[in-house]
Amino acid sequence: MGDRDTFEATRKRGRPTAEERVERRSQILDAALPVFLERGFGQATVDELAAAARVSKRTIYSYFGDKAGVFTEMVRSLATTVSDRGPHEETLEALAARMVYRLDSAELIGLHRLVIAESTRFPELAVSLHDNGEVQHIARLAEHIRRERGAQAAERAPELFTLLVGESHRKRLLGLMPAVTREGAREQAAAALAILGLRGIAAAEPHDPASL
Amino acid sequence: MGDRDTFEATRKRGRPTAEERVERRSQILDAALPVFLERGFGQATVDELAAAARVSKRTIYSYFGDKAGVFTEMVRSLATTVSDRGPHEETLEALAARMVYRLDSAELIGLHRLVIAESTRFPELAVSLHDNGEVQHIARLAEHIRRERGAQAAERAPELFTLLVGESHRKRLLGLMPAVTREGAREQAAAALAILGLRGIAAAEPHDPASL
DNA sequence: ATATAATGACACCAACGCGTTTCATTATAT
DNA sequence: ATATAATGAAACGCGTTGGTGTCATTATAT
Repeated sequence: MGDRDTFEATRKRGRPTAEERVERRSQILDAALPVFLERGFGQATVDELAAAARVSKRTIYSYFGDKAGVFTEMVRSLATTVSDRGPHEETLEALAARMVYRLDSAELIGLHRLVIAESTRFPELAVSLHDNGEVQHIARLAEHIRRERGAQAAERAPELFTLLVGESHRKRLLGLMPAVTREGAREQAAAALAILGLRGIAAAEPHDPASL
Repeated sequence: MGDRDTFEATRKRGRPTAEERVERRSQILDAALPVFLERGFGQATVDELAAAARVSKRTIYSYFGDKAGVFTEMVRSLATTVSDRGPHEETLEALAARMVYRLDSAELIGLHRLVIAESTRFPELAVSLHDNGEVQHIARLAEHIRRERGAQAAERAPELFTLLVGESHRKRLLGLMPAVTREGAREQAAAALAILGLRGIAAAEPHDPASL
C-alpha cells in the first residue's frame, strides 16, 4: 500500500464508465474502514479518506455529502455483515467457536471500539450494530440450543453469549490483547459451554447439578 | 451547574493563597471529567476545560502542560478509585450487587467508553484502568468465594465477574441503556450467582425465588 | 457531433483550536 | 518594603481541516 503515496501521479480523469461508477461507492467505503479504524472518526481527515480510496476529495463529497456521511454509511454497511450466516447443520460448539472467532477478530473489535467511541455523536449506529450483532447472535444460539437441548435450555442463550465473549472481548476493546486465534476461540467456546452444562450432546445432564 | 456560564464575571486575580493552590489541581481534574465525558477527548477544548474549572487557560497549561496531560491525569486518578473498598464482612451477594451498581454507574461507563475510544492514543490508560478495575474486582470476588465456598469454587471468579457485568455493560457502553438502579443491580447479581451455583449460603435469603 | 455529467487536480477559504504572549493583579518570600 | 511567583483576562499566531470553486478532461446521452 506504500505505492499510494509514492507514485500517486495522475489517476484517470474525466467522467467514469458505468462500471467504474458502481464500483466507486463501495471502493470509498472499503478504503475508509482501515482509515477510521486506526485514526478514529475525529482524527481521520477527508484527505486521508480520498487518498486511501484513490479518489479525489471532490468525489467523496459528491457521494456522501460530508465526513459523517462516509462514516455512517460505512458502519451501517458493515453492521449488516456482522450477523452470522453459517451452516445450519453444525453443532452448537462449532457455532459458538465460530462466533467467538468472528467477534474477537481485529476488524469487529475495531468496529465496536469505533461505534462505542462515537455512540454519543451517532446513537443510531450503536443501535444498528447491536441489532445486527448481539441480538442476532443470541437468537442463533438459542435456536441451536433448542434443537439440541430443548426450549428450557435455550433460555440460557443470553448468558451463553455473555460467557462466550467474556473478558477477552473487553480486554481487546481496551487494546490489551491481540486478535484471537482459531484455537483460542475453540477453547473459549468449550469453556463457556461447559460452565452452563451445555457441552456434549443429547443427554441433558448438567455437569454441575448445583447450578439449578 | 448553569451558573458556570451565566455569571462568569470576574474571578479572583493574582497569586492564589496556599490553600487555593492545593485545591487548584483537583479542582481542574474534577471539572474536566464531565467535559470529557460528554464531549470526548478530541471534541473537548481547553477553553471548555478552563471554563468548567473556573480557571484561566493559562493555569491549565501551567499545571498539566497540554490537553493530553489533563486527560491522562484525570483518568489515572479516577482509575485508582475504581477498585472496590467495601466492608470485608458483607456477603458475596451483597458484594456482587455493589459491584454491579458501581460498574454500571453512568460515571464508570463513561470513563470506560472514554478509555476504549482513546486506547490507541493512550494505551497506558487502558492498562491502568484494567489493572485497577477488572483485576481488583475479580480478586475480591475470588477472596469472598473462597471464604464462603472454598478454594475450588473461587476459581470461578472470572466467570462470575463476566456474568455480573454481562450484556447490560456492553449495552450501556453503546449508550443503549440508562444507568443501573440499585434494584437492578441486585437482581443481576442474584441471577449471575445462581447460574454458577454460588447463591444462598450465609443467610442470603433470595428476595425473588422466581428469578431462577 | 454536440451538450452534458462526472471526475481529478489543485487552489482556496473560513473556522477552529492549541498553545503563547502580554499585562495587570495579588499573595508570598525575605 | 521590595522583589517575585502565580494567576486572570484577553488577544493572537499558526497549523489543521472541512468544505468549495475552478478548470481541464473524459465518458455518456441524444
